[in-house]
Amino acid sequence: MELASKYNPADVEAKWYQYWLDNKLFSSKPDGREPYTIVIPPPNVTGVLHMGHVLNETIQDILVRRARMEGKNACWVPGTDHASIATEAKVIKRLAEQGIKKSDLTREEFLKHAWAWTDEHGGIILKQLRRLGCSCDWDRTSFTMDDTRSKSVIKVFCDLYDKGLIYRGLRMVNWDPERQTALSDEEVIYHDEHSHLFYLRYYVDEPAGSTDGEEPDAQVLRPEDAFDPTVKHQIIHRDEQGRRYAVVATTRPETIMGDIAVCINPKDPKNTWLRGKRVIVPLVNRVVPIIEDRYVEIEFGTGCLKVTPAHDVNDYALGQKYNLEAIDIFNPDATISDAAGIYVGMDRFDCRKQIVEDLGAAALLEKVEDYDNKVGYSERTNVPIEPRLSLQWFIHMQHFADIALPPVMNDDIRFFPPKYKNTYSNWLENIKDWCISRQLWWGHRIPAYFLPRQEGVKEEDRRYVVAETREQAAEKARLIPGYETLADDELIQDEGALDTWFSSWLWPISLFDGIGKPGNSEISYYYPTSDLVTGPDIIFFWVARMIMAGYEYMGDMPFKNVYFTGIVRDKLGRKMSKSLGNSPDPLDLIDTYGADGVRMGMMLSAPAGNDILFDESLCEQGRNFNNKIWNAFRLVKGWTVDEEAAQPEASATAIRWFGEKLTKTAAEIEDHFRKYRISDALMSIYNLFWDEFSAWYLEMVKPAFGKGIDAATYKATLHFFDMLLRLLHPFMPFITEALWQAIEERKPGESIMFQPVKDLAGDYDAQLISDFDAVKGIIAGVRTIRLQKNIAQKEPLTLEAIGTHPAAAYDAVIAKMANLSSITVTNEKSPAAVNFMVGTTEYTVPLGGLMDVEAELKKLTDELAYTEGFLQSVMKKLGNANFVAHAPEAVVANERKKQADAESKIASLKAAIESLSK
RNA sequence: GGGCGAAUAGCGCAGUUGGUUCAGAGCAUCUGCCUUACAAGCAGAGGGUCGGGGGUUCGAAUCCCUCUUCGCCCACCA
Repeated sequence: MELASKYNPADVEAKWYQYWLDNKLFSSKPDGREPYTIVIPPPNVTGVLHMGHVLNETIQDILVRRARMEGKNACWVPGTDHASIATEAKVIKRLAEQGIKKSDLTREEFLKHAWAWTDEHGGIILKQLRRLGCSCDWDRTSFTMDDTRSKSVIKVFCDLYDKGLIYRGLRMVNWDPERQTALSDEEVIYHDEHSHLFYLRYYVDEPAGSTDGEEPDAQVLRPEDAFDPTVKHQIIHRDEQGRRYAVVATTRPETIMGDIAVCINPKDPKNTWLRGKRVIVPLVNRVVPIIEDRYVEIEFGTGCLKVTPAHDVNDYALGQKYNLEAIDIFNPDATISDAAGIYVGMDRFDCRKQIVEDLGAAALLEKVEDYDNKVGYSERTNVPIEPRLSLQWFIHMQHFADIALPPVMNDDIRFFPPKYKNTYSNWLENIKDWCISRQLWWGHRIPAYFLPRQEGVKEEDRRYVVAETREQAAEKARLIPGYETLADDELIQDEGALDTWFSSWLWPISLFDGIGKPGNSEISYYYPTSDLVTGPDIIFFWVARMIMAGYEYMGDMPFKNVYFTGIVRDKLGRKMSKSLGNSPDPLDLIDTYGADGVRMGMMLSAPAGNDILFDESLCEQGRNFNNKIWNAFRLVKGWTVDEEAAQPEASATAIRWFGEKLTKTAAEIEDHFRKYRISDALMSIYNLFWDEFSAWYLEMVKPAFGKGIDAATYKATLHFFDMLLRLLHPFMPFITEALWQAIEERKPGESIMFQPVKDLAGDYDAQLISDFDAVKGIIAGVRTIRLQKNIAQKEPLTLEAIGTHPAAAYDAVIAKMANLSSITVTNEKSPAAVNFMVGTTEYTVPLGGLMDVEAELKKLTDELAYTEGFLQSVMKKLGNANFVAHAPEAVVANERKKQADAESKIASLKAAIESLSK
């Protein structure tokens, strides 16, 4: 292979991904091995890769590749999601550009366009995943609206309906006026908003000058009390003509056309005089009753609440309780409806402006206050949602909460990080029914079929049957008295589609057709899946519901572990978004840094559950690491083997040491993986390769310039390289495959992907490793002296150990690395020598004329002062009788050792100072 | 309003049941090097009262209380 001094990822990545594909190395079939399964969180079918995907898919690929190398039958199933609202919106937008309105099309025509769009854009994101190196079993690629998945959805709907877990009802739902569909509670995002609280005048329907209901003691309204919610006496508003009125505070004056009552709290002293009265809705001039309910907060606004049952969840509840009419003043697109009587056809926000103006002009607006409140927005279209009374399909969720809560709380299913268990339980313990119907065409059409000929029946009372097909529905319908002769096509299918998540929650089952063919060999083998990797933002949308469906349909968990990733932010901590323009295109990054570099950049600072502040310099670091690996390989492959050469002692020692170090680090990495500490695992291997292997090991065994390397050392080095590549492979699949293939001739179809890593970890010689730390200390000591004294590495030095030299066994390595002509143990140290300590052993390097006595003395004196201080603190501890009495023996013994070490160090420092001072 | 989490070096983080070098690694910074694998590099160095205060203990980054500041999730005060 070519040996450019810089690694060029583009060459390598395309070549080896194709190799993996050609040899079907990602494919998985059930066999005798332990399965390891991940189902991809399906991205939107028409979406494109963003940084969040890069993080998420990289983690999954790392886990899958690691499992594969651990000998498991790894299966990563890819697929896409039809994303009904988002996709339908995009299709509508494109149609609009062509001058076509959705309302001009039939359902069939619209779906044709939608499928065309899907075929055109679908799968782009899956292609992009290949650039990233994802080892998905592409033959299994699925789509939430493909045949198998669609049938599963319909079958489950019918089954849940038959079980009584799905119902149809008229409820207050979240309405998206832009897309004109209902949404689930989870699809509403609340934003703080600066708005206004409008105080409106509702005249009492009575003659001017009336006084009934007024208490004798509190007849006079003091102006300063007019809007004080805390006063404990009546507040009576009267205009110049002596007419009394109530004041109602609202943030939504445009809904007064739907007002059907005004509510006060029976315990509110301010408003007792309003009891039993009727008031006139401003501008509308409808006379509505005053009702009383404890729900009203006495201290909010004036304590008077306008009741608009059609447009507020709480008002709806009040309406139900007091049997009030609901006047829906909005059209589905949130313009004012005919029912409002005034402002008909106007947009809701334009109407608000206009009505405030008109109220002011009519002297019906008392005052306006600034007010911060929360407004719900549609997650998909980002327009304010409108609470709206409508007929929808719901799932009874209590049943599902009951089966899904325990396995997470008792860790049958483990969450990483575990703090999300709280979030999970909190939601399940306050579960609300799930609105699953959407007024959309792109999605799974609800398999409910209405009977014809139901004139005079209210919409919510229409009779219907639920069945998987029209034919089956008709059969059911014909059993109903009066419909025995019904033809199939007389049934009218519900126009709505199902919430996208109603298909997603079946994903881990439906991918293996566990709904359609329960107990088939695939579902039996791959289910439950192993790990789920996803963001915490869809813990309710998806994770919780998959757990529910898993237990309902498989009687078992859908996955064993859930790894929650953080949110990818920019380095200023802002969420990445198109509108901010702070989100780099992952493909550009891959072009610049290589897929391996980007993967590593992503993983370098991504501990589970923590948001990651993405910075391109991390990819640069990743690329640099790739380059390091590349160049280490160039070095090793550049050596020529000298069959005659004997193995130098330094090399033999280095090989023994690095073998132990490798074993130890492999064990650490295994532990990190077991705890899903993936960035820690990466950091371990990073240090092992860069510091231990490249900076230490390779320097130790490197032959002298122009010389060959002995065969034994060369073989050992290649072996180490192979093992390192294996450990690196899950993180950086491309470069590791390329280099592994280049280490020696491989058989066709062979790949690093399947090389075992299990045996790498094991017992290791801790003593040897810690001995080597001392060796490194000695070498670093000499290097420091060279740097300080400006002595070139080429110039040999001598080293003296004072008294003892515990690392003597490694002299060959020390001499080579530090370029020493001799290492001796002496009691009489040379004059004019520079001193350093490694542990408790003192070393000196005689420098003769190069010696700067002044500087050396200062260094020694400083160190002596520090050591004496340290000794003092140790003695203080040991002098404490309580410490000696209570602390464990080992701890006390350690303090005594510190004492002895410090004392001996002080002695040798003093001696050194004395000899220098002569 | 309720709940959860966080605060450790310039930055983003690790620190497992309080006690071996526990005050850490990475990046950044500084110094010296184009040494024949790599300047996308090599060798070295500096840098933190572990958010403030109090407590428990022989001993606290670690446990308890409190305050401050941030973040996230949930919730029907219009």
